[in-house]
Amino acid sequence: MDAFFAAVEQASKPSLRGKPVVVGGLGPRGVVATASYEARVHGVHSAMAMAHARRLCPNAAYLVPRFGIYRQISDIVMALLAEVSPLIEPLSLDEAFVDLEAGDLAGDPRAVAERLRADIRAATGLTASVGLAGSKLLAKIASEQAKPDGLVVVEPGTERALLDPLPVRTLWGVGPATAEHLRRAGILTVAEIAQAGEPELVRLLGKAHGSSLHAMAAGLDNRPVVADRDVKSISVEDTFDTDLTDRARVRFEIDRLADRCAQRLRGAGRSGRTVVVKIRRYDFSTLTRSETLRAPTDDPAVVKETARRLAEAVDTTGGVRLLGVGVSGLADFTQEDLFAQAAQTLRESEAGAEPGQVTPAELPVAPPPEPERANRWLPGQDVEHAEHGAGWVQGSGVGRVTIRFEVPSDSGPGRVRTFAVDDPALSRAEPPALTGHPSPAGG
DNA sequence: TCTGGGGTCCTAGTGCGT
DNA sequence: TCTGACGCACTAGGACCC
Repeated sequence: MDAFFAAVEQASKPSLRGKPVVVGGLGPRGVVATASYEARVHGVHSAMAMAHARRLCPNAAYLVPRFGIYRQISDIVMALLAEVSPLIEPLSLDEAFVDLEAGDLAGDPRAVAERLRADIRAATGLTASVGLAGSKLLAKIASEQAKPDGLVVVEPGTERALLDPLPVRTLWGVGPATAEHLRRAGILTVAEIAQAGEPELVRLLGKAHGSSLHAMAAGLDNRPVVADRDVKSISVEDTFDTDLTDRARVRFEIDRLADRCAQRLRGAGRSGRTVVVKIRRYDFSTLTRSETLRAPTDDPAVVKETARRLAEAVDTTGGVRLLGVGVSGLADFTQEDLFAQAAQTLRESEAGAEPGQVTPAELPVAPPPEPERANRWLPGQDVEHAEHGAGWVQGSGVGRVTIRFEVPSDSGPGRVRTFAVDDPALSRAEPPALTGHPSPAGG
């Protein structure tokens, strides 16, 4: 899908069609998740700091992501892909590999792809781009070249001609660090990777990375399309608007994250053996600490206690900007966690408490003062007004919130009204359906 | 400019049992 | 009983992806 989050916002909000739209975290440490093509013209791109994006493109609409509706639309698109082939490998909400050979569709693959693009547009109002090739590597590169709203086919025999002149960063697995390694060795293009030879790449990058990169540069990629990839870990993390320096607050946040993580584990019907705590300090240095339990668990108390213990062993005196809690080593079942319980009993007796008695470490930590919530209403959020109907939050501040009343089916921008933030007639709402609406900006 | 959130994979070091 | 080799599990960090 082309500029997916931003395209959904433009399709949902007629007043934003053809205008620069940036979706991402709106806090002081937010980054851009997706920028519309109108915003990209100004140099705004994914993963850029929001503050930087605002300087480059001050007139764009800055919105929080609405994952609920993105997921709904993603489900519609994935269902259309499933009509083409039973073998689909989703990469994210807006991207998937489809193995056409696994399907029984008659006809030219190019025609299949064009029909699929038309079906996606009819069903969602959004544009999709397709890369058609004999391997995942080439299909991915072709789909990038096809954006926005296009189709690129890599004909057999033309693979090297396509790959050779491309910069090394085009290849899957080459990020800033690997690109810098290669640059120091005088390797800038895919052709130069192929020419360097496998032994040289293994020497530069290690065995696994060097070998796979050399094969890819030669156009050799026989990775299969794999449906239903198994999840290997579940984690949650939060970056704080200002660094945490108070240990009690750190503990409180670790508890909160451990709870969220355990809820997600349970929601997925999984349990795991290894609890991981991630701590990013004031200077952006990142530490992880992990502990492997004797049996898988999805018990919030066990995850919380382990995470707390791991976090407390780390020096956080300089300040903490991010905390995370994760569980890996996942199993499909939950065992009675007898070992953890036994360990808990032992700790209690060592602390001089009767088993079952609450220890100091278990005492509920008083929540620290809530950081001031700048907005009860977040830009982009869906709302319903008792009198004016459905709309979305355009902005808020100094006790006021500005709503634009429009729905996806409107042909032009809706009217704008401002209310008190606590106006009882105003409430949050579900996103209105998008289905079949003509797309705005071509992605 | 100053760097999110949720993941995967790889590598290297270490401890432990055989 | 000691020692080295080996394989495995675990831990931590880094790089990468969307």
